[in-house]
Amino acid sequence: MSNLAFHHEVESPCHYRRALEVVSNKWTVVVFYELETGKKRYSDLKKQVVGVTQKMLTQTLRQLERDGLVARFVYPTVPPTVEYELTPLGKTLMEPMRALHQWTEAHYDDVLDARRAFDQETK
Amino acid sequence: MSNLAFHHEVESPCHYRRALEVVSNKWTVVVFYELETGKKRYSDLKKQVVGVTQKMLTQTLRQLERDGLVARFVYPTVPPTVEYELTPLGKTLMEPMRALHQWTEAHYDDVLDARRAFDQETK
DNA sequence: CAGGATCCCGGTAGATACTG
DNA sequence: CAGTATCTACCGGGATCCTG
Repeated sequence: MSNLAFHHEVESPCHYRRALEVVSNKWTVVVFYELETGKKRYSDLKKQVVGVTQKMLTQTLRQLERDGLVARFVYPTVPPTVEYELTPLGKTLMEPMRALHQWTEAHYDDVLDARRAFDQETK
Repeated sequence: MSNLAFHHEVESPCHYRRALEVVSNKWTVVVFYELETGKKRYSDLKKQVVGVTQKMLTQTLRQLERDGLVARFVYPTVPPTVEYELTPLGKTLMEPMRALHQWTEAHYDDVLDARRAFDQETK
């Protein structure tokens, strides 16, 4: 179980970071958005989330499950079928996530411009 | 300058993660919220942001500056005085950040409960 | 099919010491 | 005061191999 010892295992002293601790791992957001459209199988997630390894996908899903944001359904078939779905709690996170996403759509180019300008100056 | 090679140096293939790349470093959010109340000196930030080292504070501020979210003001005094302030672009990020923060206030206990329950089951 | 178990690398964060 | 420089430890993340 020591694989669950992610970097946010310990509760943050500053509550401003708590939401980010829930969400800020590399694959969490992508998986999260993938589940927004409904219940999905492990293999489908693996296909949709380009570049993710089995290890990281599993680890990410476990963490989301542990945090109560995602529910895991195992069906006793052969071969096994496992599906994942956002919980009601998980769905409440969609709104703030969308707010962040909209900010990105609106301002990410500004960030990129700022980076270029900064790198130009300090070169 | 190779210290600026943070993990989000390379543009993410998935735009859902971009906003988080801007914000999801360990100290970024804390510093950001600290600057919400106005322009502050380096030493004051150092005091307010409990646990941060000079290295990480400087690194975080540089990154925020590079992304155009924070402005840096150097005054030619002895000893030197440096102040940091949110830019207009930086201020536009406050709204989505606040949304995340409110989610935390409302639901973080649920997350903690879910974790306890999960750890209980899988023990 | 859906993972578990290992091995390994690179980078981030921390500690410490030094400086204009 | 506001950093820079260096060294080190740790761990996230990838690759690979194995399994009920």
